[in-house]
Amino acid sequence: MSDELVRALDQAGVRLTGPRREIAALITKRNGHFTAADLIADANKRRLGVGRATIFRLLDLLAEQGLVERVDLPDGRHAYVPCEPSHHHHLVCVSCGAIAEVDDCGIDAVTAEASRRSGFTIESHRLELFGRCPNCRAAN
Amino acid sequence: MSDELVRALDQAGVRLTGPRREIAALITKRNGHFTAADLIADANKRRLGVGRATIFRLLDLLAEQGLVERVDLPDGRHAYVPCEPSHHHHLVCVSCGAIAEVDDCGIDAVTAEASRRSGFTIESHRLELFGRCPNCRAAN
DNA sequence: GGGATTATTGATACTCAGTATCACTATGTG
DNA sequence: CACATAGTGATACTGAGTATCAATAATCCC
Repeated sequence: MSDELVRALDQAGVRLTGPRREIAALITKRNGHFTAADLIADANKRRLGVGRATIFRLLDLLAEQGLVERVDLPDGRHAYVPCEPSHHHHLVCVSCGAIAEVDDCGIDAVTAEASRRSGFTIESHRLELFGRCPNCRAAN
Repeated sequence: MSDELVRALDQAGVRLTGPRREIAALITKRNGHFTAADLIADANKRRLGVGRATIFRLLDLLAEQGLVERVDLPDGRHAYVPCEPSHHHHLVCVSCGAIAEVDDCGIDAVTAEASRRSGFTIESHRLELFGRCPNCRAAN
């Protein structure tokens, strides 16, 4: 179960090293978003001997493959979320950090309209939604 | 003409100091987005004696007032764009850095749909559009 | 205007995320 | 199984942003 990520790395034609497996396991163990610092702390806590640089390198690699995405939290910090590689957007729970993925529910109409009004050609967009997940809402 | 920003600061009940006026002038002189580093470089070039910290402080202040907004460029860097304080989104030209503001052209429908599908309550969102402005498009 | 109060400033030092370097190690291909 | 080379960890570095604090300047009140 853990290693969808490992499988994907394998397919990407990179070496399946020990550190990569360990970090991938840490990522799958977290659910929701996390920061690079979180992973580094996890790794230290378990005394895996992996270096900071390796963690950043793996995050880059996963981001290239679209397996992880960077989001910018409302407070300005960067976080990463594991996700499916198709184009989509994230809904982040501001209370517990849970993530939901939503695909384009009509945003193309919005970009088309913006393009019409401004005269810009739109090449890409980024949409991040922040709110509360059902659990946190229930817990008041 | 320069000082819409200064007027707004005045209204916000903060002191209208020399450094603030100077930095505000630098901001209005640039059009489109800029980074904190850009402003710092501008200030040094003109030998205004303003310190780095003051520039960051003013950017914070302007951001609180909604007169400037932070955007995250596709390459991961942070930039600021001067803007109207109403809620809206930015269209950034990836070629020359020009900015257009667009108000909510139907995005509420998108957030409502995302909310319905995911069960999340949506509190805020961030939409950034990247593309090419008419000038850059014309210039090939 | 003139002085007291207090917000603001600039220098400096610091933190923290992320990157570069480089000698060493481990993977997987032949 | 050996070897070429991708990957690694330690370390040092960069660059954005923040904390601190004594010195300064904007406003308020007269």
